[in-house]
Amino acid sequence: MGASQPAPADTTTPAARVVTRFAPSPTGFLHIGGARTALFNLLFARHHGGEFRLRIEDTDRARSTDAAIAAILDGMTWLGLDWDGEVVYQFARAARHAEVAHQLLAAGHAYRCYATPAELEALREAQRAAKQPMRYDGRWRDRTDWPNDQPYVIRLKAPREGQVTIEDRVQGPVTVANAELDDMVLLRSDGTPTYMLAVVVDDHDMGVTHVIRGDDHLNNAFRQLALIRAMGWQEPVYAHIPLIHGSDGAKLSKRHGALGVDAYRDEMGLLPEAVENYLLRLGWGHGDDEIISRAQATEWFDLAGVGRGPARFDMKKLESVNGHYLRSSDDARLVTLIAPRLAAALGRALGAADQDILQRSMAELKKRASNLNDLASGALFYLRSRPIPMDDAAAKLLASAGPDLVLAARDALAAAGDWTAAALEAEARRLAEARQWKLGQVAQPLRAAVTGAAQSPGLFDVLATLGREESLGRIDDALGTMTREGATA
RNA sequence: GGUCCCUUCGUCUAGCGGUCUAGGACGUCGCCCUUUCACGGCGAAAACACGGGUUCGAUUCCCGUAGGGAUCACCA
Repeated sequence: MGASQPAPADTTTPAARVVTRFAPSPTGFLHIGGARTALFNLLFARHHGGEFRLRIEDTDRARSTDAAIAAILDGMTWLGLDWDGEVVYQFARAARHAEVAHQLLAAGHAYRCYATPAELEALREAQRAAKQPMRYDGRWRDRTDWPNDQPYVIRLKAPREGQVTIEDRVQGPVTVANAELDDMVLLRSDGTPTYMLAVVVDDHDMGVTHVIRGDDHLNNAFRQLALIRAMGWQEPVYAHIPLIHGSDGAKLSKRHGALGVDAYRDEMGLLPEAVENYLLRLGWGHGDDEIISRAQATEWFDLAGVGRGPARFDMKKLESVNGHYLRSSDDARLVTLIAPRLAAALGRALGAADQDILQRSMAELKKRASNLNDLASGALFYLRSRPIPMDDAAAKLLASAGPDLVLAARDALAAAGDWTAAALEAEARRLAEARQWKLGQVAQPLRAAVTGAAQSPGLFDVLATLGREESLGRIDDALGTMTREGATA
């Protein structure tokens, strides 16, 4: 992975150009909440003609994996969350982070702390017992009697008096007393940077002007600001967006849909533009608009429209949005998308004839599905080889119709001059009228015989698409089964 | 527990002091279309958490209460 080393940006003048960033840690896949955060960052940057950067926060060596990095990049690509420039890998910048920590130390804005982990744990335990807030007490803040050969961490000497207010673009002004914040660790005893240090340094060096992230980071912003001010750097604009919750109102977990976006693609069969549209509307609104294209979103997106309360994830609505995009999607694209699913179900690769049938029936099929799985299973009957399997409802339909009716219907169809939907329907209607049947009485058993199910696209379209030979063959198969069973019964 | 944040139909949201008999979407229910299932069309039920203020007037502003959430590491 080629890590880039951006040059430190100008520290005094505010950047005229908007730069946003998405900074996931590669400890898992790109989940749905992260995807939304990335989308908001992208849209905001594009709206302002700025840059959208991607930074992988892989400083936690134990938990970061290459597989996770690949999954995140893959997910972002699938959703069209195209970032600008090189991906920045945080771990590769550790030396720069340490440099800043030592700069702070030299300037007196940070200090060495020799408190041991056990000592700190004891402190926390005492605070917990006394029901005091758990904070580092600053015991090494002003000491200079440093023991030799002892490991130490570098802590920020944060202001203890006064308060800090962040003018958050989503949450509004948020104020916290400095007494609430303790002196955070910047550099660990092994010399590696902490997340707090790394984020601030990287955001600065990358020229990030707007930090748009989940509001689980709102508290962190105050500590990061202290660091930024200690360095005398330009403060970014903050926008903390509410997290996405599960249908039960609790934080989104694996139970509810905090799956990788690859699951939405592969397992649920959703279209990327549908996921994007749904995510956009989750926590953001633009009047009564529901279906919003990327171009439109880029034009309309603003931070002011982001809601301040957490939104619940609703799979039903996502499916509905997906159904919309499915219906307006190009038929050839859909054929390509369901081909692997069909091949797996059929146990064979699809041929040109299969593709042709799918292409011709797609316009009708896609109206009956809200995801690619349903679209594929709805298309399967077209490609099955005789005799096709019959589901319970179809079998019941045929049984109650009886062989005489089916045979009469078969003969009526066979008599059609042209094997077209219109001609076939005319024959069926003529038969029904002659026998005083409703059209459904003829159509339903035929549907069962030809599709193996009680529901399908319009019967006469199906017959026309399947062709004369295949259609009559399937009806004969059903007839054969019926008479055989009738004989044994 | 400390700190911080949030609160309009079941859900996502519109609303930014009078336009609200609170609008749209998903879901639910009913009707229409119809050979089935869908799609599509029409319609219905469904919300301003509660209590105080401010104001001539609060869904909109302020304060409490309740409920929900986030965060308190040498993790990110």
